[in-house]
Amino acid sequence: MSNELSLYNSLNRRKEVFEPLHAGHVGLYVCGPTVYSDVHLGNCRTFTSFDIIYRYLMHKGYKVRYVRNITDVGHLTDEGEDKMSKGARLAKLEPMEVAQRYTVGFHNMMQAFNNLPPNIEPRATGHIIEQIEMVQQILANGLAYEVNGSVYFDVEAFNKKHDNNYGKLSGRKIDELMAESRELKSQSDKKHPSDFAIWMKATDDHILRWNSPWGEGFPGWHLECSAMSTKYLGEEFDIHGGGNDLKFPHHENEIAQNAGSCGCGGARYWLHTNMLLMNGRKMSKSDGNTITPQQLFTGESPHVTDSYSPMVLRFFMLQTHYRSTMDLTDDALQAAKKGYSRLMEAWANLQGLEGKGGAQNGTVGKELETILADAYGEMDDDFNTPKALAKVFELVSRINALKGGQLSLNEVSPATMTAVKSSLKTLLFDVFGLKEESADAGAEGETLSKVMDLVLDLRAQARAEKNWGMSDKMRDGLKDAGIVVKDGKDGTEWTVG
RNA sequence: GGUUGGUUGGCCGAGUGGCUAGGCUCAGGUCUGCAAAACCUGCUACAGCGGUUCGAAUCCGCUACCAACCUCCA
Repeated sequence: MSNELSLYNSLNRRKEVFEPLHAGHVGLYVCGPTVYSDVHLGNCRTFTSFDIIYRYLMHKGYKVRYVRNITDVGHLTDEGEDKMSKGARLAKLEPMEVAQRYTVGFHNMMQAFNNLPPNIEPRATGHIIEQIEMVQQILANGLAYEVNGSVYFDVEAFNKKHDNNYGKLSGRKIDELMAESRELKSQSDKKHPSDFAIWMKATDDHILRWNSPWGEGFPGWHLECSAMSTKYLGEEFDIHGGGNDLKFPHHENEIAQNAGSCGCGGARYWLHTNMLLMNGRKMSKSDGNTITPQQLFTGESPHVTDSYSPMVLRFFMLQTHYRSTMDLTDDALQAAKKGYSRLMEAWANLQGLEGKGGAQNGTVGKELETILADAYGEMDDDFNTPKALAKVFELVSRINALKGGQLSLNEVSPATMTAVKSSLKTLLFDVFGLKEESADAGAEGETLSKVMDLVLDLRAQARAEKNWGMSDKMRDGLKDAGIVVKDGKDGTEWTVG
């Protein structure tokens, strides 16, 4: 397999070989959450997908600057009220208290999913000056106009100047948008329905407000990403990511703002993750078709019959490509739970294996090497985690067969076995970002472990005396306690769960 | 109505022209005191119709259905 990384660029709807702007470095911007309520599972999927992309880029040897913003101002509700303000009003809190509460919650959830923190996590409210400056630039370029203290981006003027580029990301035509666009009260000042606010005049009761050359107001809800990506990654940078639902209008407007302010390209590669569905429909905060991560962790929801840990969910996400929709069902989660545990057991089994072949590999050793190389190769093909994982499971069968004696360790050289351990470790834990979730960790686990040694020792005695009644009674009792006993060739093993 | 993408076996989910995806489930087998696990084998697939081709799940066309976006959303 080639070592070239190719990725699907939404801008051209094609896979392209990735070439960074500056050799060895990657600038990655991902649209982060709006922190006005608890993070939901769809966000988790998107940010986990980009976490794996981030991890893989680093694994490829790139020095990555990963920027993911926190939106704490600017998005309006249907009623025209700022979401942060509304959240604050309902909870009788300062907007910044609302933002803080849900930012902390968001971070905790990212940690639960074992997502690495970005290198920079800028807040929209911390970059008001940059946003005002961008508005000024766009005005100076004649691509925006001020009406009653608000500033609107002039899409028609932009299209004249920039080769009808508005809509190139989402395939939309401005004429069609005009025909279908619905008029909102707050947009009545616009010259064209496609125009969008880059600065909004604050009404008297609006809490979040800043001084600007156009009076008190707040930035438009697409501007933050343009301003902050430019500030931290430059006027042109490598990769911009986000959920599919942001493609239009958010990303389309971002592109227009970048081009409209500095005349430069912004991101060169646009990556979009697909939606998480439940019951075949988009999981969405606004229409209530949703299940919280917490509910999945505990199993307390009418939608599931069991609890699913963060790593089971991460494994579940790995089984679907980031560009495909993922339908959450209890059956699929059950399958993921079992698959994840099989994978982790094989990983544990591998630790006890030593290659016993000569320096020259036998067939099995060669297969192990090929399979792993293929797995990495799949990651080079637009981060194809499902295929990479499929390869890993081919490895799982080999590992278990080597352990069970169906395949011979004489066919594997010691060097190969060492390499396989190291390489699989990197793939599972550094790239996929999985981690072992042993229920028997810590001091309690140590106690349990000692107790189990004793219990299994007693049971081994009973078995040696062919006292099957006692032996089975112990096994059944342990099973009731949630401990599964497995009699193997080389003694008895046990697992929790 | 417009834009974008999708329709694969019992469930989930890869796959872009010929070669076993993979996970889970189910059936049979090996191993085991039995069981579990593990390993081996097997099962029902490519929405429909037409076309291109020596050959199509994979390319083209039409039809049907689904989803996302077009209004805040990852």
